[in-house]
Amino acid sequence: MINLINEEVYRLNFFIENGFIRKECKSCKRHFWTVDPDKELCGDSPCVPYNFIKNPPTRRAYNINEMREEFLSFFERKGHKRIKRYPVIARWRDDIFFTIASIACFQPHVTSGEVPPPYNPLVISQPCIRTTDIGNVGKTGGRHLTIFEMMAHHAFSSKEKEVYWKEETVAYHHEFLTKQLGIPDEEITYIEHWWEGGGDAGPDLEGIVRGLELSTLVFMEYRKVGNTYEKLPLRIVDTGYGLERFTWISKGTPTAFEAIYGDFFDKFLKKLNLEKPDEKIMCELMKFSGMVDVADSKSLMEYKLKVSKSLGIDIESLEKIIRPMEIAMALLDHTKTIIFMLGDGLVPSNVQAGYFGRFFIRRIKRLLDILKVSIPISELLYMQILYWKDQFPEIMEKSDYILHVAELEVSRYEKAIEQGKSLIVRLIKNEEIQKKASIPIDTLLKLYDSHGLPPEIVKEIVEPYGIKVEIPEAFDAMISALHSSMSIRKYEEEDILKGIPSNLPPTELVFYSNPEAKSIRAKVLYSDNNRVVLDRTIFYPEGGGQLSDTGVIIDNGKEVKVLNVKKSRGIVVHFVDKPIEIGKEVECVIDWERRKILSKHHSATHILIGAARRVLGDHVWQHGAQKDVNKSRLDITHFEKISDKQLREIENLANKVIQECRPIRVYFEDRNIAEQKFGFRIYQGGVIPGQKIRIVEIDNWDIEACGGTHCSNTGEIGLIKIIRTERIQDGVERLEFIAGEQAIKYIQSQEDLLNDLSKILNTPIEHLKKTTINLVEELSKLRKSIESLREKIAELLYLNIKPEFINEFQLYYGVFDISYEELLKLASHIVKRNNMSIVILISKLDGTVISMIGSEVMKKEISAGKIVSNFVSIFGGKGGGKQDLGQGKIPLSKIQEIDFHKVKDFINNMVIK
RNA sequence: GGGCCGGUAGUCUAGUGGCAAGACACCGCCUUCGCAAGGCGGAGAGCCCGGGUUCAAAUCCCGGCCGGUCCA
Repeated sequence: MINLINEEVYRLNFFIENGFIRKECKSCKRHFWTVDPDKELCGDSPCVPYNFIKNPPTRRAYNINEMREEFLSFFERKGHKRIKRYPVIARWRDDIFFTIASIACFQPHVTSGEVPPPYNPLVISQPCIRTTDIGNVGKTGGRHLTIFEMMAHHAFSSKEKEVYWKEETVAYHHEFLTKQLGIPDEEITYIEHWWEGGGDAGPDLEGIVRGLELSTLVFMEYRKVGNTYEKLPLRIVDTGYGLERFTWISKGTPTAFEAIYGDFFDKFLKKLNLEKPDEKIMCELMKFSGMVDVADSKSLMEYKLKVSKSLGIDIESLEKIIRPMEIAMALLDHTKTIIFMLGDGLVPSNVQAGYFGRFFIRRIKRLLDILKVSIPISELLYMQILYWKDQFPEIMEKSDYILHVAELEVSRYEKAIEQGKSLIVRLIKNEEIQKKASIPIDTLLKLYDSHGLPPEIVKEIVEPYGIKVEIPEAFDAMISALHSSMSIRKYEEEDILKGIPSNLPPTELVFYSNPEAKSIRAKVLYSDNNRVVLDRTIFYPEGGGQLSDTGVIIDNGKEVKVLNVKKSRGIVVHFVDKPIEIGKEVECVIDWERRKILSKHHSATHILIGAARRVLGDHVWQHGAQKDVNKSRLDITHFEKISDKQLREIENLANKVIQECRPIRVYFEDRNIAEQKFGFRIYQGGVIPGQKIRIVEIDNWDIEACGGTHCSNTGEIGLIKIIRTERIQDGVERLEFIAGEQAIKYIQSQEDLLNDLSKILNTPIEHLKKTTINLVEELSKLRKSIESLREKIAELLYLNIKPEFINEFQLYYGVFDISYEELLKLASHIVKRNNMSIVILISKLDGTVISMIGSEVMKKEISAGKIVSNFVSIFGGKGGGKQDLGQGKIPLSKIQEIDFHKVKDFINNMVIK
């Protein structure tokens, strides 16, 4: 392993022939190549300060559009094919949410060698999103960005085809910087470096000019396996040229943002009501900013001291100047990130990629609040959209969606904060908090974790109440500690091939070549107690959200049931109820009815996605799906609850497509061609590996890469009925639906329900609604009149019941044929009117016992609860209560036995005690 | 995918097993030249739904629905 990383891999003929020498940096000890024999430092920050501010090394200044074009056309002239950018949301990857580098577009299928690249070599300028540096954006004047364009030329070489490798790559790079941009030879250093990412690895060279790392030239040729490296089948030239940095260095502006945005920068500041600080200050600040390690507060302090000294301004005043600028730059960055995220169809959510959408929007809102400007977020976003519209017209097309969803998110955020405020105000009434005049840390943690209230906001809210909040340094770490103890249920896919010989050939998939086959003869290659592998099969294995076929395998008249079918590494495994002899030729028959229903549900799913996209918008993507026999479900991304009206529209549209009997075509297509022709839209159900992908195309409606079984015409589906919707998480709506005969059955069962109701209510179906309304209204009226009758009964009974005197108290007692509720009314009536009363009442209807005592009695340590518990224990009942009220129950059979003399006696005892 | 919080008059909330409470809004009356405000009185929810435990459930347990929020 160690011999992979040695200086020889960097010793290029290009360097030798062009007079470069290898040196070691005095500061960082890294090795670098330069043509300047006197150079002692590598030229990168933090070893040297930025040297290009007000001093650009290029022949002329470029704006961002010009720089991109300069790069792309340069490499076009060098035989590269220019390709369109990929989306910033990496839907073709299951390991990352966003496109983090240009090479991410080609991982994993191209880099693994499975699929050829669309062109070779190619050149691209790929917008990338990296969220890790979000906290540093603005503070470094543009060295950190959450969205940036990675310009890149890629070449993929294999044993069969050599494109180009290290020599040519560095030569191209050098020519672009020197001849094309006019950067002097001696200004460029190449630092030796080893790159690893996503399991791949290789040596790389970093191109540095005047303190700024402009580019990285990676030579991907290894795959990391455990502790060692294996050769990849391809050697891949993976370059990254930072478009924003090239633009910045060509303009030599104090910050990268001024270079990226030009006049728009000032416009944006004006919008935020900010003044641009004196250029001298900005220049001085930025010059050293490259040397700051943002994560290190000591380094940050030293930096500020240095700047403050050289400018003769105290740190506090400096802060006041820098801070708003930092925020403005962060806003520039974040708003651009958001228009790209949403523009590429992201739906904000509380989970997954959508969470970052929400997070960025909330952060923008927070930053605006800190600046105390109350302009709507949509205005800033729209300014950004307009700024980028010529270079990215596709974002402009989505502007309605972007602005609408962003505002919706802000209003959700404001609502959450508003509710949080009232929660906090209630919370601080707590004695403990009042006493200490501070909020304990575990409460702070809970407020954030459960209610999304950042401690800074809590602080803001409670300080006017004189309550202190101390935010611990390690707050974020404490939050993650809260979640680390979580049991992470890692579900490991069981190996269905365990114990099966590994030399079996892949199963021939006859359900693709002959989708209409209901039965087939096949040879048994393997069988054990519950598994069978055949040389070919018509059983569709579970996959793409579609359940497997079931059926029978017939061996000499003996039927073996196929219960489930799965596929792994090309082998289809049939799960059966008994074994079959290996080597036999058998007859396979699938449950055709089941296959047909599953196919209908699968085709119906594609129709519904098409309908949902047309009704709700282009941001609708399949988030998951499952096709079962009785019902199916489709999860789609959408930012709000689907209204009843929209649901009907989707259903109507879907059924219209069915009635139009559109053909459904299934064919295999070259991946690159399919992606180019149809876009990434085809990956609704996730990405399918392989150079050739199976395309399911519903004529003029929907095109997806899909491995499932389908109808050949939409008309076969007959009917789609959406039976319910459910919000399974923020931003994802689930549609449950049924198709074909199942849908008819469902409608019929609904009709049965109506018929039953009609019979129960003894009214025709068309009157059901009115009848029900009447019933409910009458019920409520009756409840009210019962209530007032109960009052009256209580009043009447009160007038007729005669108390007996026990000392100074008056005992009211008796058995009544009224219910619990009425007894309660009566008792409370008595004690309200007579504060010396002791009441004990029994219901003949259910044996309820109720006791209450008057307010004067309560002063005497007499408890109604105790009266009841004593009383019911005599009769084998149960009960109890508090001082003012006791309730209980005794068996009905014991009611005759009640001897009120005894009752009087024990109450007497209680009173005397 | 997992964790946490919540669901009580139109609205906001109180209620940790024992008579469902208060504020705002609403209606009527009083006070006032009128307004703002105040006083008195009234109407309005059976406690998200379904099970269970209990003599007794808004309250405890289980399941569902809805909303919020955090983490990966």
